[in-house]
Amino acid sequence: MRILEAALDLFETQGYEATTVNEIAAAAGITPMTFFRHFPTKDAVLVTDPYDPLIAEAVGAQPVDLPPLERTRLGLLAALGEISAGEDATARRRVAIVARSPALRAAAAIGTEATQEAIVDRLVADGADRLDAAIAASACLAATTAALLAWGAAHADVTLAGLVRRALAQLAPVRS
Amino acid sequence: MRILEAALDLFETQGYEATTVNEIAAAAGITPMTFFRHFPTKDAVLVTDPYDPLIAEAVGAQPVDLPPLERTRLGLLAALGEISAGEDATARRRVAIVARSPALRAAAAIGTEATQEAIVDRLVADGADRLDAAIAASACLAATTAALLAWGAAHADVTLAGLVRRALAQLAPVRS
DNA sequence: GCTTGAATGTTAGTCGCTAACATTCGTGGG
DNA sequence: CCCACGAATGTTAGCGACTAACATTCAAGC
Repeated sequence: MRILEAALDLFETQGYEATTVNEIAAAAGITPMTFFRHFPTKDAVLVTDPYDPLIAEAVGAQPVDLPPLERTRLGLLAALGEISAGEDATARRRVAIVARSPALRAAAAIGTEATQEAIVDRLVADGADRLDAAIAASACLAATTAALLAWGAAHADVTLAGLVRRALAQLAPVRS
Repeated sequence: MRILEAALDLFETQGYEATTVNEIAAAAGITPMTFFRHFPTKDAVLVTDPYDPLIAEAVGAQPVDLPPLERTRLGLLAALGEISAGEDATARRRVAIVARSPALRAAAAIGTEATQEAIVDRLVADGADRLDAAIAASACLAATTAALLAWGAAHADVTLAGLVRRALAQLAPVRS
């Protein structure tokens, strides 16, 4: 946790790419080597995705006769309640930092690929075509990610759940 | 072009991360330094996006009273003709390599961010809300990217335009 | 008290990438 | 025809992320 605090502080003051893991290690009172024993990469301090199984399950719980995109969309909305509970203070700090760095957004994109894969596997297990499933999952996750990044840059009174609902509403089959 | 050929060959035989730019340079008969004078980064050999203005213009050409997602969707479909003309032989090789490497997919994701930004700017210029525009553009581009990656892994007789049409059809406002 | 295992440190190295400077070489003007 | 100029290439040195092999500390359990 000392590492995480030190890293967050440094990232916020001088930016992500401008701070080296040597600096982080020094600020945390450890060796650079020790940093990598706790985080496999520099970006792992900010990018973590513990929600994949939860989301995949929520998608699978939607009616099977719906098209993949609609199942994914409703599944994400259903999972939203439990996920946005994890909206602690540091979560927003982390998202804000990620939103500012292309390298970090790329790392996050790789992270959401895992989520996409979980969803796709679930959809395919219920008989969906793999490409159709990938299209549906990636579109929904992209919209959600856009909302997430906007949340990181938004004022404190804006809620993540609201933005995500707005994002997924745009993908609803019949729009006003 | 010697560099590009050498890189493509090495990437295909031993994989992207397993081949160093030293190897590429040696295979092309040059110095590592010279490699970076022609390509700013190692991934620049594979990831290039010259279509941004074309796409943004196509999106802008769609009826202004449609919602952002629909404008983007139709714009991408309209631009598809001219883009898939660039389906030369090496394009597919490149996409296939990108599809296999997480690091390259991440680099490509950053590339499509530029496209997304171009689309968003165009939509915002026509009065759309910035977040709504970002959601629409990222969802459409994610679906398109899914199709592109599938194309890279598909048989030779599968056409890119067909896959993209299928991808964007799933985002149509009223589905069967 | 001794041992075991986990956490940490040390050293050295690879790879992507950059900067400062030297070198070759083909082309056009004197 | 020669020289000067600029473009492309090479050389050296270095930074930063990351890894591997090995040594060290240190706390808990037998």
